[in-house]
Parts: sequence; structure tokens; C-alpha cells
Amino acid sequence: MLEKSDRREEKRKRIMQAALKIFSRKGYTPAAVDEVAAEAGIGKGTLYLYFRDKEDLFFSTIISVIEDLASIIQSEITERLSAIEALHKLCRLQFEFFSKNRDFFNIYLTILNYNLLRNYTNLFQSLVNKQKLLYEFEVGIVERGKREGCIRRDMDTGLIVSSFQGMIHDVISKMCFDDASMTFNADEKAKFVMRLFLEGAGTSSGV
Amino acid sequence: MLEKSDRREEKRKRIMQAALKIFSRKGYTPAAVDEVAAEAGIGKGTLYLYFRDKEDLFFSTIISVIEDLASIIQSEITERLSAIEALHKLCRLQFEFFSKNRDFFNIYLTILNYNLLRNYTNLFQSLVNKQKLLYEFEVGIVERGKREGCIRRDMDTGLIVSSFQGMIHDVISKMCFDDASMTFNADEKAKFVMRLFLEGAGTSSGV
Amino acid sequence: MLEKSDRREEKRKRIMQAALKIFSRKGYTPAAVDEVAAEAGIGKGTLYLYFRDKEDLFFSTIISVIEDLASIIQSEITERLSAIEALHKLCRLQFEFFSKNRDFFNIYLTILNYNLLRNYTNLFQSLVNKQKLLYEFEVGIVERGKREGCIRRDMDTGLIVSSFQGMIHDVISKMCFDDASMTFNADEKAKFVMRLFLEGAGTSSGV
Amino acid sequence: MLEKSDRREEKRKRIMQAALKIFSRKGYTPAAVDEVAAEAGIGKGTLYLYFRDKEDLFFSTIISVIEDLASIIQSEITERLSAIEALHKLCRLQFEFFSKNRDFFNIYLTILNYNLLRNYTNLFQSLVNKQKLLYEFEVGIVERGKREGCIRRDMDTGLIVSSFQGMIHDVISKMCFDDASMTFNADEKAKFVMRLFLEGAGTSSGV
DNA sequence: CATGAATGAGAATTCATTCAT
DNA sequence: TATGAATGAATTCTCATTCAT
Repeated sequence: MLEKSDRREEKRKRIMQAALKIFSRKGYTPAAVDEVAAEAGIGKGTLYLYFRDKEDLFFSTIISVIEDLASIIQSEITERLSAIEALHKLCRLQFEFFSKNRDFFNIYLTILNYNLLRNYTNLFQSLVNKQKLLYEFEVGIVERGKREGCIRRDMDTGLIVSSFQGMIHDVISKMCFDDASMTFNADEKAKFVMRLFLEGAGTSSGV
Repeated sequence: MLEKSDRREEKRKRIMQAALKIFSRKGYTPAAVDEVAAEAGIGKGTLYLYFRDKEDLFFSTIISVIEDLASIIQSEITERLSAIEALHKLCRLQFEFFSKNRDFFNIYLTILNYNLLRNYTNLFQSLVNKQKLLYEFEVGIVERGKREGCIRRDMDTGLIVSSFQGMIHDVISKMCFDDASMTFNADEKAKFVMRLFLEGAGTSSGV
Repeated sequence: MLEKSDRREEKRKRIMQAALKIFSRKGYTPAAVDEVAAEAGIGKGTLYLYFRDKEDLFFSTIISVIEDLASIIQSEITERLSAIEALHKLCRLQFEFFSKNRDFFNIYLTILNYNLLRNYTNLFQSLVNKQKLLYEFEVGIVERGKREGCIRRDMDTGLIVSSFQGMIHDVISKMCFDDASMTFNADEKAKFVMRLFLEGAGTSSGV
Repeated sequence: MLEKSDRREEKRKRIMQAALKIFSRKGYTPAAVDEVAAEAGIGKGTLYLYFRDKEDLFFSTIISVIEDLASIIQSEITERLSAIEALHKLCRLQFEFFSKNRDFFNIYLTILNYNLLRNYTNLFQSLVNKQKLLYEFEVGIVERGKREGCIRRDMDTGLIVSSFQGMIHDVISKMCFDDASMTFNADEKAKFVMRLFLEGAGTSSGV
């Protein structure tokens, strides 16, 4: 009996896949709704049966992808892992995710950069909330690490998290830039980031 | 005899200042050429005497700002500084720069995220080149650090640079997000990033 | 065996009732077929089983209402009434009718104003014919009045009828404008119009 | 020095003339902005330099025509005329005006019929006000007529005015319907209406 | 040099109508 | 018979760019 509702949901997904492709390539404003419809293989009007307007389409799409990432992270990273293991996994999962969704990374950065989107407040808010959740998730891990004694207590947790995420972001960025092909070893890169994050790049003789 | 050319250059600058303001606030596509002209206090047609088209205006403006940053960096960071000092300064200068030009950071991220701009290939190339210069500049410092013995030799330089820059970017990002006001202590934050970068966040007991 | 046909006719009526409501409120073009279907409690497609298209729906509805009014008039105004009594009743019946169907008066005016509808010629013709019938009906009464000696013979019948109807129309119009509430005394107003129509507003000393 | 402003005003007028033609023929919603632009011999975008949007174009146009009529009436009907003369002239001027602007009469009626327009409240209000002015103007004349002793005091002024205007409206309506050609004798018709209005259509023997 | 009026391509959105179920 | 998902033509409006003054 849920069939109809299921079909609808499935079609929504299909449209969002098309939207992701177009928005990722072009960004919000330059992407035309027509293009998305064409990419999805449906009529222009049909799209409006599934999404209120372009904004709704955009945010629904973005949020959906971010939820995918969040759910991967939350299902893989359990309490049973040590904080270090958790961070390592966090790192690797993001590398893997964006390695598969390179185009999306383009918008992802622009979103973090929320100012440009401040106009679209209603939908934007829920997006910001999703972002905050990931941030808080990481804060939780780092604080656990501090309690577990494997992360220094003399450093501000918020800044640690931002810096850690930053390392991840720019390594992904570099990947997008350098490796047009798919030769990106997520695990190897994750190991590097963790080593740098935990041990630092300095030598004991430094400063 | 260069007077005429000088005036022209000065007016270009004035227009680009206006453009920076508008583009920073709105992003490329949503920003209207009219707004820029109005902000610059000139006629819309006049703008086209100084820039071929909107794209030219945008890239010229961005490149000019990036050159500003680059020139600040290059004039402040001389060979006389140790690699560590150089990195520290690099960090602080960027914090200061973006603290003063918060809006611009929005576009800056979008640029890093070059894919969105790939359409505009001719102008985009020179932008990419500017970016590359900064990257290479940092690569130089890190390699010097390795030679000086204060930076570990067992880590890939490219990844070190990316990670370092990433830390800086996301701390700025956090600043934009958290501190609506201007209470951002660039030096303090720079010290934090350097400590994390050099010493790592792990304890000796970790892993 | 006529049952099926009866059911069909009944459903048509129900749809037209809904249509009247919507068209009256919004006018032809701004009214959406979907709204009518929703108001009628049927599916959008179903509507097209009963009416060729929106135009057909509109004209059928309007004509039906006008036929209602015409049939009220024709059943109440018999030959046994004097011309004066007939005109009085004509007046009162219209006041009562539009008092109950205020919204409809909006479209009614637009219809009189037939030029706007000239595009839809086929259906429009039968509407015009309905209108003409009412006009001819009134012409008949006035001519009878002239024969009966209670209406002046030195005035053009056509102009008398137009003027008489005009008085009625604008008093209704005023009612729609002034009395948002339902406090409209049809009989009293009819008496006024008849007095003005028969006796004039001038004093014997006038001109 | 006013040249520029004058040119602008002149062009606005030209556009409004085109708009009047199109809106009159088609009504508000079915009329396309493009058609108006084409009729005015200008580009689609140009129109938006002179009018905020379609609504503004519509109401500005309508109000302008109504102001034309109002100014004709107010300049021709001075206090020196007797109330009867004033009403006569009011009648004739309207016949002449709508005889020349037959198409406009179509919208004119629809406007009186304000309900359909209630959505467009801002601009609509000023339109309603214009209408009210004419109504009040006539109320003034009728009251003067009562004082002068040439109009009966035992009839409600508001209803007199509505009825009088109604007579005029429907005679014009009949004209639009009957005489496609231009054979409309405004003065003759005005005399008829005045006679009917003052003396009534009844005979002394009536009722 | 400077201007801003004019333009029309292009974008988002709506809605009457069809048709597979 | 009844439905409502799908469609695309049509509509409003914006904005980069040109060009006559």
C-alpha cells in the first residue's frame, strides 16, 4: 500500500541525483532548472511536482547528500572505537566519500561558506544545523580523546576540530586538483593526516 | 606623459574596489554589473571602458586582491626568517588579511574550488597560476624547514603544505561563522595553529 | 434507462456549482481548473469527461446561471401582471438574485461587456443569445406598457430598456460596494428604482 | 532642462496608449506584456524601465485614462452651470468620451466591478479613490439640484447618482453592442437620458 | 571619455490538457 | 468511469551588453 508513496520518493531521489550533478558542475545560480529536468529525463513541469522551487530542489539535494555522509559516518563510527581510531576513520570515510563524489565537494565548500546563502534563510537553516551536527560529533570525539588521555588537554577543542577538518578539506581539494583520474588512495592519505595531526610536522629540535 | 595611463589605472582600481565589495557579498552570478557601477559612482557604460565584460571585471578584481595578499606575504616573509618563523608569519598574515576582508573569504573559497569556474578558462588560468605561486612559495618554505632540520623529512611536502593551509582556512571559516563581531585575535590563533602543526595534538602515550 | 444520463447531468451540475464559485471569485483566466476540481471534490481529469475544456466549463456554467435567472423571471412574470407590475418584479427579482449571488455579479458584468470574450466565438454566441432573450423580454414588457398607456410612447423602447437595466445594474453594483454585509432590502430598492423610472427625479419646476 | 524628464513622460504615455489597446481588447490576465511592448514598438525590457511590473503598467494606464475623463469633466462642468445643465453635460461628455474610447469601456466596467481586482491592493486603492471622486462629484451636483429646487428632495441622493450613472453605462454598453460603426449621436442620447431621468418614463395615468 | 536608455536572450514558474492505469 | 502524474507552451521579469548622444 505504500507503493505510491515509494514511487514518489524514488523519483524524488532520481531528480536529486540529476540536480546534484548539475549544481555541482555549475553552482546554484548558473544551473538552470531545465538542465536538471533534462538530466533527470523528465519534463520541466514535472520537477515542480516534486520540489516547491529551485531553492527547495537545491537544499533538498544538498541536505540529502550531507545526510548520506552523516549516516555513513554515524554507522561506521561507534563508541567502541577509541578516539584516535574514530578520527582516523572519520578522515578515511571523508576521503572515500568525496573521492566518489568529487563534483559535490565543490558545492560542499561553498556551503560551509554560508554567507553567500544567507538570503535563502528558511531552508538554509536546516542545512546549517546538519553541518553543526557533524561539528558537534567531532567535538565529542576529541573530548573523549582528551579524557582517554590520547589528545592533549592544553588545546582548545573547537580549534582542534576546525584544524583537523581543515586538513581533511584541503587534502581533498588537492586531490580534486591534482588527480583528475581516480588514483587516490584514501587510506594512505588518512594515515598521513592522522600522523601529522597527532605528531605534528616539527622535529624535537624545532623552534 | 604617463599621466593619462595613470588616471586610467587609478579608476580601474576604484572600480575594482567597488566590485570586490559587491562580489564578496553576493557571489559572481547574483551580483549585478549595475550595482558595481553604482557602488563605484560611475555610469554602467563606463565600466565597459575599463573591463571587457563581467568576467573580466570579476577575475581582474579577484586576482588583484590575491596579488595584494601575495605581495604582503612576499614583502613580510624574507629569506632572513627561519622556516618556522616564516610559516608562523604566513599564518598570522592570512588571519589578519581575512579578518579585515571577511566577505572576500567567501569568494576565495569558491575560487580554490576551481571547478565551478572552469568554464571561464582563459581568465581562469591566470588565477590558477596565482594560486599556484602561493602554493609553491609555501612548498619552498617547508623544504627549507626540512633542510634546516626543524621540519620532519619523512612527510610528503605537498601534503604538509595542503594540510597546513587547510588548518588556516578552516580556522578562518570558523571565525567567519562564530565571530560576527571583530574580536578575532590573529596572533593568538596563529600561535595555536603553529603549535598544533609542529607538535601535533597527540600525547606521547597515544596510538 | 435514462438513469445513467441523469447521473451524468447531476454531476455536471455539481461541477458547475463549484466552477461558479471559483470563477466568480477569480474571473476566468486566473481561476485554475484544479481549483474547480478540488472544490467539486473530483479528480482533475474527471472534469474533462464532462466538459470539453476550460472554455466549455466556463460558458456552460455562466449560461446555466443565466438560465436560472431567466427561468425565475419567466416563471414569476406572467402575462397576467400589468407592465408596471412586471417591471417592478423584474427589478426586485434581479436584486434578490444578485443579492444572493454577489460574486457572480462580477462575471455577469464582464459578460455584458462581451468584447473581452469575442475570442471564444462559438460558445460566446449562445451566451449572447441568452442575453438577447432577456433584453427582448423586457422590450416586450415596455411595449405592452406603451399599449396599456402607462409608459410614454414618445421615448425609444430600446433606450428605455437599456436605461432601466442600467439603473438596476448600478444599484446592484453599489450594493456590492457598500454593503459587505447582507443588509440589502431588495424590495425597498426595487420600489425606489420604479419610482425614479416612472416619475423621474425632476420637479415640475425643473429645466 | 526638463527635456529629459519630458521625453521620459512622453514615452510612458506612448507605452500606456499601447497598453490601453491591448488590455482593452484582452483584459488584464490574458494580455501579454510582450504584446504591449510590440504594440508600442519597443523592446520587452524597455517597458520595465518605465513600469515596475505588469500590475503597475495596468493600473497606471487605467488611472491615466480615468484621469483624462475626470479632467475633461472637471474643466467643462463649472459651478456656473445649473445642476440640470451639469448633469446633462456629464452625460454627454461620457457618451463622447466612451464613443471615442469604446475599447476602454470594456475594462472600465470590469474595474467598477472591483472584486476581481482585490488582490492587487496597493495600486488598486488609488484606482478606487479616483472612482470615488467622480461619484462624490455627482453627489455634489445632485445635492445642489435639490437645493436649487429642480431635483426631488424625497429621493436618496446616493441611489439617484447610482441610477443615473447606470443609465449612462448601459446606454454606452448598448452603443458598443449595436453600433460597430461610429454613428453614435452623443448629444441626442444625452437628451434622451436627461428626459428619462427628470421626467420618468411613466404617464400621469400610470399605476 | 562618459553615459544610461534600449535590448532580447534566458531563467523560473504556472497551468490547461493528455493519457496510462 | 475516474484519476492525477506528466508535460511543455506560454508568461513574467532580469540583466549583461551595446550604442547613440
